[in-house]
Amino acid sequence: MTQTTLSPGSSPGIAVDALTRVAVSTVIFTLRRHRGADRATLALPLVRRTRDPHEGLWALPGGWLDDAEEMDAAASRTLAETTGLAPSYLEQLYAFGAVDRSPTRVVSIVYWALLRADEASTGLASPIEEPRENVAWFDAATLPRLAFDHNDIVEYALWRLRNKVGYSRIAHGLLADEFTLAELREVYESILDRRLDPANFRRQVENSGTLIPTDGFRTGNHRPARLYRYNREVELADLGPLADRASSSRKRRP
Amino acid sequence: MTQTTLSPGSSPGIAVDALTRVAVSTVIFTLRRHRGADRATLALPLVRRTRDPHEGLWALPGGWLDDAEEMDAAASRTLAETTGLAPSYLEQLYAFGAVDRSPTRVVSIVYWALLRADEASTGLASPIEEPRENVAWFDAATLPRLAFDHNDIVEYALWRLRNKVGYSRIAHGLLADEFTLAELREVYESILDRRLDPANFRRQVENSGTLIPTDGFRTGNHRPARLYRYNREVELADLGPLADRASSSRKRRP
DNA sequence: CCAAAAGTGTTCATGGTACACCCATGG
DNA sequence: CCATGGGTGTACCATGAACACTTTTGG
Repeated sequence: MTQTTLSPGSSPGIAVDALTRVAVSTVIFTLRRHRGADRATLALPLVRRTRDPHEGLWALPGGWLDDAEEMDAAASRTLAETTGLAPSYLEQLYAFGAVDRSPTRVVSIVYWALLRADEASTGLASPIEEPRENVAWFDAATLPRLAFDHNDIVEYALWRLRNKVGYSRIAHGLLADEFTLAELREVYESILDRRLDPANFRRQVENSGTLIPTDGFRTGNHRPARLYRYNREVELADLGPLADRASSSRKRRP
Repeated sequence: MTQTTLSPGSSPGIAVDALTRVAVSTVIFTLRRHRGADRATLALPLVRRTRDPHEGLWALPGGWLDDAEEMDAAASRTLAETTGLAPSYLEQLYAFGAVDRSPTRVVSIVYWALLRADEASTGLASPIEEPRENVAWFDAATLPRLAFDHNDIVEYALWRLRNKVGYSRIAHGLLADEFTLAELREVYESILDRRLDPANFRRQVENSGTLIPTDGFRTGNHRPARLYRYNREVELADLGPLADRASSSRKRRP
């Protein structure tokens, strides 16, 4: 056995048995406030399957990877086609490829994404196009049984989100351009599912150097709260050596 | 455009344009001590390409994903076929799929692995089989130009390794069953590329609860050092909800 | 004026870092 | 006995948690 050369390259001639069905799916979170409730929750859009494997069950938005299509572009495209949404943050989550996760073998490159509060309404129930059939928002914490291994996938995406919110600034991916510290804190509290001390939270985030105070204030029921912007000179998330590729795809926005 | 159903499932009939060449590659690190040098370095095995795309260049060990083969099994298999090595730790790194990374489009599921010092000699230059042509060890810090985007991939694997060594116990994946604290510290110093205070390192790692002191001592030039074993009840790495799958595949060992 | 959220100050525990010091062995 | 690495003790500093307190608005 000395075929030491079948490496990652493509050698025309090996062909058939190396061909695999490759799909791209996206777990896309946004934040939903509930009047009355003391905590906002994470929600994600799902698509109801209308075909054979797991027909009728809800599944992550996604589709097949086109031949000459970048993978993150495929994630954006299939997400737009199925839900009309365009995320503010998109990152590869994991490649799921267990042979028994679908009747015939499918490798799914799964992305996870964040949708800013002001973007969440677009598409899905936009005033222009009528709300889509077979698409609906679900609370991330209380999902029904999903198609394929999609419950596991969402679980993993939630775990990744909770982890990453600790050491990077992705929380901003869920907020509009300007926000109060209370709103930012609400994001953290939702993701981590626990209360944070307002005083300590303020200092920590102020000292991180990622916030720029504006002149504006959010006026409401009580003392007005200063509005902040996100300092774009600091990277949103630490992607390591992959940052170039990822951020270039992130800059593309509708 | 209402094909909202082409999700991750496999719908026999869509077929051809969803088929993609899928390869599996592995970045596998081990530690090399150099007599004279004050620091050990990370090394990885590469395979020289003997075929068309990038013929003559060195590349990561890997191969095509078989139809009914789990992805991590494919990583183990192709690694064994090309280098004869069997890692003590294996984890998915990233899926690389840029359309221009190879003459024809290839999606590479890349794994990264750690080889214990006592395993590194096996296979590659084992006394049983003669040392393999077209396989060689390289210092991870000073690689030549590799085939495809493999330089980027190694860079990313190094970044992940450096990160992960901070919050998990993967460093043990580079050591034999029993080791001294100095040896463990050497691993950390090599990965992080900086000196660590022996006294503080001892306390930190002792308080982490991951080490079990044995009765043995490593006798050498100076005061004998106690040997420790790794506490297998603590997970080697925090993989989140994927831990089950990953650890079950990790338990398979030659 | 009062409730409630914005924002400030202070204290305490914890964990990392720096470094002085003693212990045990081979040569 | 001495150089060298194994191993212990301790002081210091940064960070985060807990919480008392002041400020500013709407009603």
